Amino acid sequence: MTARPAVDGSIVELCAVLGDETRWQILAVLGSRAASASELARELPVSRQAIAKHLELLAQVGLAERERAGREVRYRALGARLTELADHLETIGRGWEARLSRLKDVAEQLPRQ
Amino acid sequence: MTARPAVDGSIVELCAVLGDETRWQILAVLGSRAASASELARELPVSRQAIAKHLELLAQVGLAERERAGREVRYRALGARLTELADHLETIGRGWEARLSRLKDVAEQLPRQ
DNA sequence: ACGTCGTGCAAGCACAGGGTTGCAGGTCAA
DNA sequence: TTGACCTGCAACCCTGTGCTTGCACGACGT
Repeated sequence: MTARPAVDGSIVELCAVLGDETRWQILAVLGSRAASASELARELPVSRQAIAKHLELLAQVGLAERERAGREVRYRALGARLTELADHLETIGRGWEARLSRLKDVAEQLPRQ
Repeated sequence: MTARPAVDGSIVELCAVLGDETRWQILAVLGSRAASASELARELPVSRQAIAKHLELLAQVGLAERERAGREVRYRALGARLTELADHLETIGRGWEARLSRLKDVAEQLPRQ
């Protein structure tokens, strides 16, 4: 709270989580079907433990959902947080562009003199 | 190219760049006005060189625009890449949700028996 | 009861990257 | 010309983290 939150911290956190290739590979699978860590470890070139950590992270930020199924733990991708993030980014991006076009308008008036 | 691009690599790259608090602080400023590295260094709690690296990164991925003004170099935030990214994320997120609701539909039919 | 399979915890390694300091070169105004 | 200011390059530190291996525990099927 000492630094004014220029941007909602969760946006930064979400982007950071999404800034990893391996996690996208995992999400790509979880987007089409639920899978466990062991399962994913068989089709991806990383160890099960590495994947388990990624899954925990994804679940923490709400990009994936954990679900016990007997002795195994399956995960599935959740789109809500992603579309939510998309909304925020779109708003911010449009804000920047709006300022830009306003600047252009001003610039076109100055050379009048 | 050895790994099939489950997701456009530039998305991962963009998210990674957006996954840093300091860069968002910089973008927050550049979104409202153009500024140089030295200028930003005065209002942010990091050195000019650190900021310069961030600015170079931001320009590389198209989130900021470099512009010489005499002896100084100003940067301004660009919204295009951000809204572009937002579109992709939204599409992906909706895809996941669509699969989810399809699963639910199926699940509601099974208990019929 | 047994072997198999999936999970969880822990220690540890190695690299990327965010940050710093220091110095040299250029540009502007007085 | 001189001094102030901005930029660029380079070396360096250090924390975070992505990944690994190893082991113990628990659940399942035969």
